[in-house]
Amino acid sequence: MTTEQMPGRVVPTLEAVAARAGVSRATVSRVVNGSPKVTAEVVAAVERAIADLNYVPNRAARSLASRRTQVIALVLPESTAKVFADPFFASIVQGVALALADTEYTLNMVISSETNPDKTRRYLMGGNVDGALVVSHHSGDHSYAQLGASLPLVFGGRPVSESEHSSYYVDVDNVAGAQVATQHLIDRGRRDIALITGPQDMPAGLDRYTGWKQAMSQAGLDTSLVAYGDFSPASGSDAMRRLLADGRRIDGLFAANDQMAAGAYSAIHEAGLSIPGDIAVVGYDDDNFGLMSSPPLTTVHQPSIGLGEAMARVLVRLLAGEPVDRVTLLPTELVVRQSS
Amino acid sequence: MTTEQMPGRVVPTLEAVAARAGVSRATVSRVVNGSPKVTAEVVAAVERAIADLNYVPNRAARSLASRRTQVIALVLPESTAKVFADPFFASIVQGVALALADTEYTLNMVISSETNPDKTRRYLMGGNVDGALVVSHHSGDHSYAQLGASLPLVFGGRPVSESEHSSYYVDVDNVAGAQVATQHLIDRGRRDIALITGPQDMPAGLDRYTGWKQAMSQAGLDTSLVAYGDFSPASGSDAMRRLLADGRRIDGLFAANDQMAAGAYSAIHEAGLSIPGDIAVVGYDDDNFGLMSSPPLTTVHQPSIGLGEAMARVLVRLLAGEPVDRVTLLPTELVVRQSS
DNA sequence: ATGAAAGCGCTAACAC
DNA sequence: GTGTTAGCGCTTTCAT
Repeated sequence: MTTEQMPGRVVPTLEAVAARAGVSRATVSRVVNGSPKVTAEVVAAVERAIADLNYVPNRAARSLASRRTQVIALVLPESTAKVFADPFFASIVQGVALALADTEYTLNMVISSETNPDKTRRYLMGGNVDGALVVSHHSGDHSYAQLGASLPLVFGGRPVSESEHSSYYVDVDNVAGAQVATQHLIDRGRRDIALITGPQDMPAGLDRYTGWKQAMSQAGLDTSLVAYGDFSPASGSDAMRRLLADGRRIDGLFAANDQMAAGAYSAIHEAGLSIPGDIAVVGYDDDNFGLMSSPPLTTVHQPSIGLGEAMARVLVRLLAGEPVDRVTLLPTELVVRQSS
Repeated sequence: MTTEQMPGRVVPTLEAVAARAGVSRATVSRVVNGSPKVTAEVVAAVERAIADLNYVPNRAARSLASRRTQVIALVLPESTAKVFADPFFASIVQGVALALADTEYTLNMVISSETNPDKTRRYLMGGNVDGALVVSHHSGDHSYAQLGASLPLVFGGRPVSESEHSSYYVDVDNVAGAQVATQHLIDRGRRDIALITGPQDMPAGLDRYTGWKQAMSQAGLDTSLVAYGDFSPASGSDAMRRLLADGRRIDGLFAANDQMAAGAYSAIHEAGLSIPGDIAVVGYDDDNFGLMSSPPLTTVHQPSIGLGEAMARVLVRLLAGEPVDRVTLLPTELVVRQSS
């Protein structure tokens, strides 16, 4: 069956409200927008009329006249969408949505296709949104940085290129998180602590490497036990196997994310070693992988919902013309379980 | 520091394009909207002008004039947002976003606060969106059903109340999925197959119960080994403990989702029983819980991204006035691993 | 403090 | 096939 289109306007216009309240449209507009210079009585009358008529302002008209859209875009690269399975991204989206729910802004999710990135760029620049949040895993995705000149932009995750240091971004303090994780292993008496890190073109990979190295150096420990993965479980087992194959002594492992830690688990067990008996393991992300593994994984918890919220809030403040720090770093928290 | 507001319009108007192409605004509009009755040459000229000027249509103006918003809302109840951790929801969002990326529609994520549901209702009815997708876990959330009369609506998940049978919905075929899962256990030679199901005010809980019962009945098996959970891991262990405490023989278990199956694992192991040796287990959802558990969980895979895509497509077709089935059921697939 | 009036950029009859 | 002409519903000077 087919659907008939909706009948004319279901909702009354501002004009109807004005008529009912016995004032001009301009006044109704003022009341709706909370202008201070309207008599209390008039405000009351207008508000009653609004309630009686069940009036809802038309966004399109408002936007056209005011040249503001009240729309904030959340841009996710398609590749990110594919790894949407990563609960981290899901939480960011959730955080953004939650933070925006309390504002006048509407959340517009945009999946920017890799095949046609210009489409997204043009959409963003076409005056269709007041600002955008860009979340990405890979450095390349900061190709949007240029847009920052003409459209308020807030990035999730530190830009890789320092030339982008002029942009606003919110990030979890990866260096500190990795530092604390590694220090925890050191405090537990481990000395030969290996690192499985992520791609070095990704800030998360880089920064966690840095944190590990800082902690190790400060403790006067060797920083050469390093293997690289791509944040996937499979790459974690591979990396661990390579580490073990080297034949060097290892009694601790810091994996730059839980998925790789989970992968490392298999390799460690394969080798007939125990966790944490032979090798104490700490991961990063606090996702399900770590929760469900046995032994449960000690890991670094990231405020992922908080990250989304913070991004949204920074942008909203930016749009309001309020002063905002270009960099917002969110603290992490070590969650100690049985693997260390 | 504060941010200066953007300078005037960065993007040219349709009028500028018209001038440059030497035609009227109406013609440019026709070209932009793909009207068939424009000479090929004129189309070419206009398109060149558009490209030269880097013109992007203004959504607000277009929407105001056409009385269409080109916006589709994706409504998530706040409680759902909290269980956003559930990868299933994340995937639905992803599917919707992907499906909509190919259309002219824009995705507007709305988190409807439970404390003020009218805000969402008013927003939806205020002519701000062309249609809405409503995804919910709980039956009560179909409180939006009434809106279906005035706004094209597509639900994710079967409505609980049959009085809502007039609405459009897309769902995974839970009954069939549970049936197949249970039949699999039967085929493996299990006879005393318990069920841990979800709340019976949720279609997923209800339908999976139904599927299990159907399979059991058809095989002439007893259908009284039932415990209820709330889809959380904790409720799964509790339910399993209750089941085992009953003292009745159990050699198979169908859990209505993987999280509860994971919970059941602990209870089974606690009791000193083995999986699948003593009890073969099948879950439902195919999420990380099942993947990472040991032994890896046999489960029912749901096309969650597909569900989101299907919802979006149904709505788009609805909006286009094309005929659409009120009910769209998506097939599931049994993923056999080592737990059965 | 309030009203009148001029658009915002586009679409949709209606003419030609 | 193309141009003309009204608006869409709201905000925003500018008067008063």
